[in-house]
Amino acid sequence: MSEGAREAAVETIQRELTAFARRARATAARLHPELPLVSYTLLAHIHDRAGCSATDLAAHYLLDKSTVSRQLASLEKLGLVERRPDPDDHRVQVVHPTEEGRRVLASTQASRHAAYEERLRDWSAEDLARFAAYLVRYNAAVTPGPPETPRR
Amino acid sequence: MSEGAREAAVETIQRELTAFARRARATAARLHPELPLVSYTLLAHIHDRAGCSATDLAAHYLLDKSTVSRQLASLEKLGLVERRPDPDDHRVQVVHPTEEGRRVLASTQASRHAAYEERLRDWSAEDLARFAAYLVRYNAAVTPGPPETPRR
DNA sequence: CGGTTTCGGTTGTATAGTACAACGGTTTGT
DNA sequence: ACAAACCGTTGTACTATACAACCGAAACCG
Repeated sequence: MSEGAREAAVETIQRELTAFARRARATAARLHPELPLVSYTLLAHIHDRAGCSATDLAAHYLLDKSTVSRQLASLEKLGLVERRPDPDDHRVQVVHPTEEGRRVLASTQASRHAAYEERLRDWSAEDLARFAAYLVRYNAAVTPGPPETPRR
Repeated sequence: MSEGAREAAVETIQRELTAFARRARATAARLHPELPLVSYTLLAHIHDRAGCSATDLAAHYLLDKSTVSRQLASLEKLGLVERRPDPDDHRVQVVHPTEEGRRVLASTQASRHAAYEERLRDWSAEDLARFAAYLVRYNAAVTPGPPETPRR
């Protein structure tokens, strides 16, 4: 394979990933109008980590703490998360999903999953596995790294 | 390969693409603070297609035409694109980059390309080609379809 | 033709998401 | 005990976005 081909592949990856990112918001809005993409991702992260601080979220998604603060206020208002002061450190608000939050998250994830299944219907299991592996490998190179709350 | 493996691959694809989309804005802001992601993608598409209409852009990026209209007004104000009425159809504004627009786009693309090269440095040419092909295939299933300006 | 419909685009209005800066309360380190 | 670092909120401003109402041009149809 020529050097030019390598260049071309990088160009294509850049173009396609950018196009995807650009459309993600609109796609998410169609998939689940009731839970915007941002709220969805934050809620999903909170759920995955079974309780975390606002600062964790800000670091993970490269957001300002004020943004996270407002997003959490909004999620709380919707009754999807609870914030409770950490008994060990009164500065920290430990956030975790409510029952309703878990329910909404599950339903949203189901509709997203169905949409992905639909789009990937014609793919062979082998192609899916390879594509997934490539994405994991790609994101691993970009993601801030492992620390992510040194769990005191 | 089991059915469960297929499921797992779809889950992974969904999770990784979502994470990517969620960080794309911040990443783009770091890569080229001077040209926001949205402007960048619109300008790149205008350049690739060597002149296109606002409606083309709206369809390609799933944006409302009003959004595109304002984005183009902003790009025009920055002197990066020109809009000229199509002589064959007075409703259409044909948009294309100015000399300055091409220059800025080239510089932005260079910095983005360098960042991508860096991240993909360890990949073999074969893996890059396969990953690129998967992304193209994936996006093709989502994109509104081939017409994309049926060129009258 | 002539009227209606469709189409491309702009503008008014409203909302979400975001950043930055200033601040208040809490903990930590010296 | 005082200063520094830290967590989070709030004030402010801006960008991106959608939806709806509209204008003018073209296409369609009877």
